Amino acid sequence: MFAIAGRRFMSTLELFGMNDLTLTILNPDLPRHERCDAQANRERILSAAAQLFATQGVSAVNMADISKAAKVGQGTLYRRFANKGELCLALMDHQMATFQAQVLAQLGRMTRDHTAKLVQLQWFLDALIHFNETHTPLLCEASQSIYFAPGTRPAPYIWQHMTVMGLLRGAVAANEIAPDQDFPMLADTILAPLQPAVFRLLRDGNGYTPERISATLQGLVGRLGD
Amino acid sequence: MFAIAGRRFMSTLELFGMNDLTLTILNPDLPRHERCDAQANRERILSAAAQLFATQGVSAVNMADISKAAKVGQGTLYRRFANKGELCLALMDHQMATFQAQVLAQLGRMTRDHTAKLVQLQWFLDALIHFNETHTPLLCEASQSIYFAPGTRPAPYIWQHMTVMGLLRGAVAANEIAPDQDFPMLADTILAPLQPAVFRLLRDGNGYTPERISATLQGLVGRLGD
DNA sequence: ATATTAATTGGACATGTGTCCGCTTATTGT
DNA sequence: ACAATAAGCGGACACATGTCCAATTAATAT
Repeated sequence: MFAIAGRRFMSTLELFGMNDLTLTILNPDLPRHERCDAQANRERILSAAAQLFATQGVSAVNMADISKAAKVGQGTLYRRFANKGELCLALMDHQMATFQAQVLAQLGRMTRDHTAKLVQLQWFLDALIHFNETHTPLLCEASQSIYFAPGTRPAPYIWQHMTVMGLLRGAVAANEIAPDQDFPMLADTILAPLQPAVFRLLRDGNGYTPERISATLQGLVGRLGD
Repeated sequence: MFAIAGRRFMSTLELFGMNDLTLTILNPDLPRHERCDAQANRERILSAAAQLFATQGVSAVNMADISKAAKVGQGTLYRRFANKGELCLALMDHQMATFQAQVLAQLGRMTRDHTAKLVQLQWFLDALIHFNETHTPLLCEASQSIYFAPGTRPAPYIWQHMTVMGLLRGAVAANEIAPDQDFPMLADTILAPLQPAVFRLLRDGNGYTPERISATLQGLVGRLGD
């Protein structure tokens, strides 16, 4: 378990014996006491946003609407969530944690069953595709509006990348794939079609089904093992 | 040669004997007479924008600045270019046409020299990466602000996709790769890391060099041929 | 309890995007 | 040359995002 920018992440690295890696990324002073009115406001904001998003769609709702519905000033809203994207990420926080827990559990199970690492990777990608499918609007909003300084990456993406990297390294260790490859870059390449905006383009622009996307990606991964 | 939304594209399909395909996509009434004052304004807008972008960077310039520099009203500016993205695409129009011509010529040469289709594809991807590298700011702005209705895709992307598809089908015809694959989806997957926003993430977020991106992508393509 | 302090609040404000519409001007037909 | 007319023009306006800061209020120390 580690934290990036205030969000919790399960570490899949435990599975790969890399637990020693220092993962102290940002935000060392997280649990600084939050004033209770502030906390109440945060919760009102989140539930108001969830409500509005559900009834009118993410893109049709603006920050002013949310602040009005939550009965706080705009300044208060922006103090908590620098933009709509951060708000969306916060709304998904719980579901992301759940998803990560499930992934961790399933990969653990597969490892105990001696399932090949590449197969685990294929399963992970499929799971990720379905997660994307469910949360496309929120994910797109988040990836659009959050600014990333050079050298920085979106918090959820770091976890995905680490997981893919871990599975690839596991595959090397199990002699499933050749070791002389650029694994960080390879992981990013594999994940590229699952970037929210690209995924939406594939789905809505091209009309591909999640199954079709999954099949092609799994085919590519399968080819990694000669 | 065909046109999408007013921009010209060289057809690489000629190389693959698919010239019969009907490519009448949109805009049948393109060369509708443009009033000469309108044309003069369009040119002033484009050169003013190019000037401002060059000196201050794409993201630092806004539409009001451009309209002021071009000495036209904002209404006029928006009449020609619905948003900054379209303006950026228009600015790249010439260079894209040049790039496409070069690609077409080189692929033709390689085909005459009996270069393997997969090698041609690798060359194409490398060329595309360098084109992206050169035009990242304009491409990102364009891909961000242009709205795409479901079933629609960005104009430059269609050409890229067609080219990759053509080369893949060529590779099938030459027995370089297996025929039982989902080629449209595969082409999109290969191109995913080159989507402007993803490419920028790879470059700036992760610090990968264009060469590194190219190498990994070429490695993947190489694996397509067993 | 009360004073002190520091976080929090909320609306006014600054900026950017994109639309609207009355006025102007180039083009076309006579 | 001269209407007639359709296209083009441009600034005011509507709306969204995000910032700022004076006033308020919760937490802490006395």
